[in-house]
Amino acid sequence: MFFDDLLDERKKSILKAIIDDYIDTAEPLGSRTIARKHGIGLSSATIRNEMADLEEMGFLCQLHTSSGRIPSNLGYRFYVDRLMKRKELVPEELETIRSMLDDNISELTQLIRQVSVLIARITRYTSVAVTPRIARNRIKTVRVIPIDTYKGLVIVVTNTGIIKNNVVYFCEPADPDMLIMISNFLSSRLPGLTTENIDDDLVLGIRESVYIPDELLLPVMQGIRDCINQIDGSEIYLEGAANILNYPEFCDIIKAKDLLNLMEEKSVLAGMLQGLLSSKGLSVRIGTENKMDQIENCTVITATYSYKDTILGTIGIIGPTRMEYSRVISIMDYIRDKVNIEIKRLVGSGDDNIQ
Amino acid sequence: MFFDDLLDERKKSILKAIIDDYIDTAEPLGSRTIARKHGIGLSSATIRNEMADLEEMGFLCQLHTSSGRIPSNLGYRFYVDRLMKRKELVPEELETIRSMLDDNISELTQLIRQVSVLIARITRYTSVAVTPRIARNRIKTVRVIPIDTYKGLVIVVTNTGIIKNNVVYFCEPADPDMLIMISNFLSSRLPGLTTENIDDDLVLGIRESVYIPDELLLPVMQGIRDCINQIDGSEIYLEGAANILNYPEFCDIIKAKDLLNLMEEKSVLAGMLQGLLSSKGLSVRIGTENKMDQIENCTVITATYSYKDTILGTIGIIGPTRMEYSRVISIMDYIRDKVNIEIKRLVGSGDDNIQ
DNA sequence: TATTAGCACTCTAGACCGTCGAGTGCTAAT
DNA sequence: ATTAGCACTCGACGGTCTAGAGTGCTAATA
Repeated sequence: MFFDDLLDERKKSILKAIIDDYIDTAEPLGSRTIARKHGIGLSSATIRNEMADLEEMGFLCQLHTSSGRIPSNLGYRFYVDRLMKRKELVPEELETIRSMLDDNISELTQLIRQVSVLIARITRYTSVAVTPRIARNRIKTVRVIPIDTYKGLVIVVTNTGIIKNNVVYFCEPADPDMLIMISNFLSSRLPGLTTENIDDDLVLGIRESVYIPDELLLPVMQGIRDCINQIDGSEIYLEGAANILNYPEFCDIIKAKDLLNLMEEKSVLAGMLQGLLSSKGLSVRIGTENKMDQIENCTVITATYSYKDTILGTIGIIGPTRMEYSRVISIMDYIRDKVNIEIKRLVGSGDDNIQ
Repeated sequence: MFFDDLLDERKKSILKAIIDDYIDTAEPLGSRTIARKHGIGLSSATIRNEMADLEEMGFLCQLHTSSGRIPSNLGYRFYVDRLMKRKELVPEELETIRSMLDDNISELTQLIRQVSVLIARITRYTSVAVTPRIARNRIKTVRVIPIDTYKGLVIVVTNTGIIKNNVVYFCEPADPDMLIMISNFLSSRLPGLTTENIDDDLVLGIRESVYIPDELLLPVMQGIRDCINQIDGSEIYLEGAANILNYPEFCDIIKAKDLLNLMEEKSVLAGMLQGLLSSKGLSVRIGTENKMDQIENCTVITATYSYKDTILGTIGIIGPTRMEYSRVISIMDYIRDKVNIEIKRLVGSGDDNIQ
């Protein structure tokens, strides 16, 4: 990479010292401070010259003449790609992760929600998690259960382990035996279908092959469709939104409000997580690398979780660009692995593949 | 009430003018401004004297000598109890309520979540909703559904219309027919029981009356118990937390953070809503009437929703003590009625009573 | 030739005024 | 009982000044 040629070792170590320190203190760094605090055997004047170079190359910037330097977005980018060393997780962090994931979690959405809480707590930034909007789910089980004369409960289980239910209303009294008949019929007919297959043609096909009164069949099929819409329409979990107020970059109430408002718009959040959905690795988007204006001073780190090469969703955090990259990236990586293992436990009991 | 004797008409109208204006502007009111803006035919000097009286009686206070007056908590209390006129809902508000509640909502928790969003949007404060922690729920339907060899799905429906499900794991392969047998047995045995009845004695009783292998029965009963815990353990919905930042009383980032942190502690919120659970009327707790320090500058207004005299839960809003009482109280009252009607539609199809 | 000491310069944050205006309480006149 | 008038208080606002941290440049140094 041309980056490597661009900066010699001395520049790199100065840049790293500045960014490390700035991430810690949120204060612009001056040459004298660097010479004093970080054991680089150089005078402040020399460092000053190097800093001028680094600024000219775009890695640093100044808030005003005669202020110290702070990292630019490009600086952070270089830091994340080249300079930063991953920080080992400390025992407390490992213990928190263990205790929060070893609960008896029995369902995918429950797991993701729990992970969202976990990430917010452990990183001290804001976490976002999204279950994916994919039409890859296949129906595994469908049941219809009588509740009372005019009501029934439709349940759909997918191969990805998502369970949804829906109450359906009948305009005529429903014969329980007939409902059980419907349930048995559907549970032999629908499994294996993708969610897209549940359409009007299917209803017509069913009508031809077996007699079910429309007053029952139509509400039930609508109920199934509603379940599926809930499954395909992804859900979003947000945790630790108030955490951003702990960082001085959001001490301005206007900025804080903008960001919090954004966070309450779940649809916008969803779009934000769509990013690169590579199945391996983390996506780190720094400042303006995020397309949205409202988060141009934020970094968004996302990881995908998946089962058998199918991406099931995304977990991520939002924080200031001045983020503890080395700590957070390690944590996200570690938790992503854990989540994938949990998913394997939840979804797969070695029976069917997910494609 | 002694209150009525305490303040003559003139004092009342001055107090009302001050509070109305302060709710609107958030600025302390001076005697001259009152004389000018509100058509009381008195000079500023007279009003000044009255204001001094009102302050001495505790209805007003001053931030410092020679500042205008602002209402005290007692002032707000008197305003809410005696002075305020309810504000009619405007057409836009009615339309918002109609459109957000006429969606095809099929389940109680879904309704409450939707109401929470609605209230936050329409009042522009923060809304909280809680489903109740009551052991009054009775089991209406129980089903066990095979998912695959080692997994089943337990479903519990209560007479209050709550539906929960839980995946259970078997350590031995489960015979689907046996599961159906269990399902049929439990669905004849459990309905009508309260959630407290599901205990070890019950399991022993079942064991005696029918043969079910422990490898199946125990996980299933545990699954039912987990469902019940989810039902009894109330869920909390919070919406519009960022709204508080729109009010100048929270322009101080520290105060805002305190409040937002509080709001993220769902258990604390739950306690906050427990207040008076009278089945009629609203509870309005102003400032220090709330027992918690963190919200001593907030007012919490709560309403309960219920079905056939059984309180099912609480909806509420949190905002500054300088709240638009007349508007918000009308809205809360109106929405509470609407919710109760919706609940009747959801829960009751005229089959069983809830006690 | 690369590094460093020294110096003049820049800019911000904070302390310290003085002024203005809104508001009060009191007194005397109506 | 009400009001006009007056002296007083206090915060908000704007200007000035200073201290301190940091810079860039130049000349001296290893």
